[in-house]
Amino acid sequence: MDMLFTDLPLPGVNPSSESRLPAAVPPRSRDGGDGQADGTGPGDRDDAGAGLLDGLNAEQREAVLHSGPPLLLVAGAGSGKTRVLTHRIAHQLATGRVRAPEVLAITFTNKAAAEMRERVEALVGPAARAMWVSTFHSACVRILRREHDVLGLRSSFSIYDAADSQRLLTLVTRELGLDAKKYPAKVLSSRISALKDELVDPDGYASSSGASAGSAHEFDEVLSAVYSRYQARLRQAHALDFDDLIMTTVNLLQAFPAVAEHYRRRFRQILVDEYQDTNHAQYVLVRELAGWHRHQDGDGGRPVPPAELTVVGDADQSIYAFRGATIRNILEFEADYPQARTILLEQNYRSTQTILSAANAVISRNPDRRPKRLWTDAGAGPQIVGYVADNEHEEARFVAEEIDRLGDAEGVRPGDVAVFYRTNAQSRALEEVLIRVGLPYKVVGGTRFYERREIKDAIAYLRAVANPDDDVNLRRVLNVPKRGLGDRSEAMLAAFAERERLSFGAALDRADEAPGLGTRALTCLRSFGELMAGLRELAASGAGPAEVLGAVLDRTGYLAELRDSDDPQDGSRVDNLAELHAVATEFEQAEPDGDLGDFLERVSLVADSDQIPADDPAAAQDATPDQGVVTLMTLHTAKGLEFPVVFVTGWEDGTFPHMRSLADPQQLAEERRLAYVGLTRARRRLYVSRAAVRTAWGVPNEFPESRFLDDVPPDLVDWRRRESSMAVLRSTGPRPATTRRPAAPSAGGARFGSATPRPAGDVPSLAVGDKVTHDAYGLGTVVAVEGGGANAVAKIDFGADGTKRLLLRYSPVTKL
DNA sequence: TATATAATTATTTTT
DNA sequence: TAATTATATA
Repeated sequence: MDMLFTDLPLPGVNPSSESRLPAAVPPRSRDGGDGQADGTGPGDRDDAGAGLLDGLNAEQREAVLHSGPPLLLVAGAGSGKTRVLTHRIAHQLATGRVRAPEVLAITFTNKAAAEMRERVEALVGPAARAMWVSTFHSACVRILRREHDVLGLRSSFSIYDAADSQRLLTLVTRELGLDAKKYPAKVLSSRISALKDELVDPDGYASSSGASAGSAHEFDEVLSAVYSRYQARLRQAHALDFDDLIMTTVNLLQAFPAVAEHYRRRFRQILVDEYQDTNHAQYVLVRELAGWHRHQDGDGGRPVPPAELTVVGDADQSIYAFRGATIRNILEFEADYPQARTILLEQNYRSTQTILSAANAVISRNPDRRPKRLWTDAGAGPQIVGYVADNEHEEARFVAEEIDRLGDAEGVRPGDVAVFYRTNAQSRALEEVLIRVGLPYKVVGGTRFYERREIKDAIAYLRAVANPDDDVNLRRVLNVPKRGLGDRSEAMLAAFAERERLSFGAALDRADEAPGLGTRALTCLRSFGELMAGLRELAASGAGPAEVLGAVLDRTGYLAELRDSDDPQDGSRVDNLAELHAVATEFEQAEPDGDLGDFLERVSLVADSDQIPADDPAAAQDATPDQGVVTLMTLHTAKGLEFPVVFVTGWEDGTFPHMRSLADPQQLAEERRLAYVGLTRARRRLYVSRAAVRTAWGVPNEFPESRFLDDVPPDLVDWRRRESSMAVLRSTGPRPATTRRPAAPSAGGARFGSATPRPAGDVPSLAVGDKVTHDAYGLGTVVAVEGGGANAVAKIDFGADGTKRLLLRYSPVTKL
């Protein structure tokens, strides 16, 4: 988690892309390239972009050359989609059909955006920096910050993540006197999110839900009231939640024709990646920006001709329907845009035929699917390897041993390997084994950096500094660290704010007028108010984000409290805050003009996938080649990536497909697409494994084989182990079902292959607070000890490497 | 108001 | 199991 921003698109110098330039630029650019350097040259020679077609197949070429009506690119996994997109942009720039500032390319992740920008830049030079390449959300933030005054928003508006908005919803339900059990913030939040995805505002919902009747009626009524109030509170706090970013931008474009026209004039070439994952709001946003329907309707006035629109997607890789994405957008693209052209990319350049055949077999079982078959001329390649383990620890051991073996036998580097699973909780067993075996790894996602308490606290301070009306964040830090302002004081001030129609922050400044507050509380409130005012002054004086953050941590006493604490966890909190500070410093250097608001914007929009370790090709040529690390992530995060060696684990009915999807055919179809996504990530070697018994919530459960695995043609799979010990026992002789007996630890120990257990007497006896060293992690502090003797497990905090639970018998841990 | 202890509840997937 | 949250008590 060291370099959070290295993959983000930073305008300005980008040394790594420069260094790759010579190799990546095709020979043609010697004469044609200079003309486009500023992106304004006419460059209308027919051959200007000819080199950009080299090495493309017929369909890819067609897609690059297409011009005019909207283009739907149905791009199967590994079909060179990014290549086509980047070459298409480059070709249009090279032939002068469009200038760089007129390009808007929308991707799903910051990482994908950075990659696209870099690749276009490698093709056409620095002019590419003038393009807008970003995610839906950051594009919207950019527009909203530019147009904030038309909306009555302050430019430093806050962006609320899911946790923030649930916090606000809790406040709202409390204010409305609702039963929090009956109306959990989580449920309300997801319902409201779904409404916003459909562009239904509170008034719209009030009028439509009023008509409904029956048992759901009461809930709808409540939801409607909550939604209205929630939205009012957001507005008052100058805050937008994630879904608002899209919805508000759509509203902006629809309500202010002049603004819409400005962006329509600006963006002449719009490209949307991962179109199958767009929801209705995003669909409308694209339509508004491109201006196609306006054009057809005959808007009157002087209509801006519609922009060129290119959307790329693969219905088989739609895995975000649960979040409001509708395949409809891609399936009916042609209906929505009758002039549209569709091009299919079916040739795969990533995987072996064996891998593709397996993936095709699994996905072809989905109903209502447009037939599509990936093929390759890369040859069959090695068989898929299958493994049935007795439990998740055994499964993990198999994975680790196999990675180790591949390294010895074929020189596979850890960085070439990825392990996928359905849910984040599954990473645990894998991590334990990887630590023990000493393989370097990185878990992408899970408990995220920006969701850690100390980070959220620090950011909450910054947000409250940047936006004095941000109630949620101000109230979050009101008594953090403890300064004698409890629930009562908060409630009193909140009531006062409510009565005076003030934000909480404004009420704080007038705390003296608030009734019901004791002198003690009043003193504390005053000094808190002064603290915030001082911080705001600092920010206004032109101090950068890092300096403001430093002041926050200092002046609030937050850091001091953590340092004085005897809870060893607080030590790593200090480290995390130091890292946040480093991130802010890095930001200041990369963007000297960026203010606190810019920093917060950046920080609010980072995603898991932005933290995938970059495989640096430059490092591979060094004398000491970088071995990279094994990447662990969920199947969802894996989308869009590829690895030479892929392990897809947990093929059990109940794990994958997930328990909650088994009953619903639609959800099951989505799980199947997820399987398809997972399988098609592999370039050369693919492993599938399952555990007969998996422990969830501390309860071991037996799971049957995944139905998806059943669809893979048997001849493609080399089963290293076909049945669990349990199944063998059962088939040899019927006996009283002693199911769910977790494997005895002693038996498990013997099977843990390469790692040699220490004799019982050698297990170090540790106590909380002891300092230890670990062969792989270095220095650590014991946080907790469970069990004793041979089975003692210690929880050890290794600072930057995180806190690990280690079975001492197997861990290279030495007491200091 | 702050802390310790008990109780509960959660594991899909995320921009 | 473990992590968060409610409740009682100082």
